[in-house]
Amino acid sequence: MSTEDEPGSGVSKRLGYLFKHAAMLMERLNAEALAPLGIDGRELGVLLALADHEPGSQQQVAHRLSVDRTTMVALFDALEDKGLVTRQPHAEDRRRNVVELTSAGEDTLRQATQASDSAEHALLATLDAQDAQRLRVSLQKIVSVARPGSPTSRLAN
Amino acid sequence: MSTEDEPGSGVSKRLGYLFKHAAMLMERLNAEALAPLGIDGRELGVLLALADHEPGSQQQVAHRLSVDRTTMVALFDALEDKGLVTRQPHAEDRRRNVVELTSAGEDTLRQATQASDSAEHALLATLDAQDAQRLRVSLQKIVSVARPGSPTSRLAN
DNA sequence: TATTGTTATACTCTATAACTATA
DNA sequence: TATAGTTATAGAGTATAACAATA
Repeated sequence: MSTEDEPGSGVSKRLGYLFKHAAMLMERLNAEALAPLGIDGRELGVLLALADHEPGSQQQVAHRLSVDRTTMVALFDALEDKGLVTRQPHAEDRRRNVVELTSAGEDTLRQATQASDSAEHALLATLDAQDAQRLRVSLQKIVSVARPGSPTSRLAN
Repeated sequence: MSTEDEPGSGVSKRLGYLFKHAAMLMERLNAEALAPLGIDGRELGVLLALADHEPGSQQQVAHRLSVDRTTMVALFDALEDKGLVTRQPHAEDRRRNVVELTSAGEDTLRQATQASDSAEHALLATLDAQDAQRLRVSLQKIVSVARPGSPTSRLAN
């Protein structure tokens, strides 16, 4: 019942195929690792984006994640319902919401980061430490090149 | 207007983020490279899956690509409309369709493979040849580990 | 008039269930 | 009874347009 091995020039050697499937596998491992904490990989991304910067508006966070602002709303709704973030009107510009991690959010973030680290380690289990590090560096080069100024627009995190 | 650089432990260092964005970038480059040929990266994957094996049923191809058989139908519909593949009832089991590349399909496949090779080269432009090769090998290890027997199920190619 | 957050809507992609024709 | 292909339908996920409040 297993997928047959592909010969020399098969689909499974295409970068599109490889990146997509690697992303799928990582998503699944993250989901499993984070499920006990009540969040998914996408929400961990939001928590990280909040923790890495000074408190900002929803749009700032959305931009960091290359997520549409309308998509951000539901994401924050869920995190707010879980008590992991707070939304407060900005003092000087009351159109904006200042989004911050709650202490519960910070706590969840710590645990979630550890859980996700384990998931990443599991995904790279077949690589030695050096190759794993090389993979990370190469991926960062590939992804960061396209970022400056370019509206990656769809999907994200 | 560019996305700010993330500090040390940011979202942009997470494998989930990196794989997803790398897949998105590859998809976009493939789409641009293949557009003149009238197909997309997904359809190139189908053509490759057909070329790599003896003529088989739709389900066999679907399985190779980890695509649902109901999803496969529309995919083949499109390729058949473009004259790139043919569907013929199997001689011995008339429930099955034998799917094959037409000569136009083979021709398109050749051109599309070249175009996609260029797109892949562009994506890896920031890496030297050795790192590019290491990346490919590592990705294949990661993805192939999960394949045998495991129903990767959703998404695919 | 422009912008932030929000809502409503539509569109894409995929999976689930049900139907047909074969076996 | 089971299977290959098909169709219809529903469910995520996302983007587009429109609206309210504020600047």
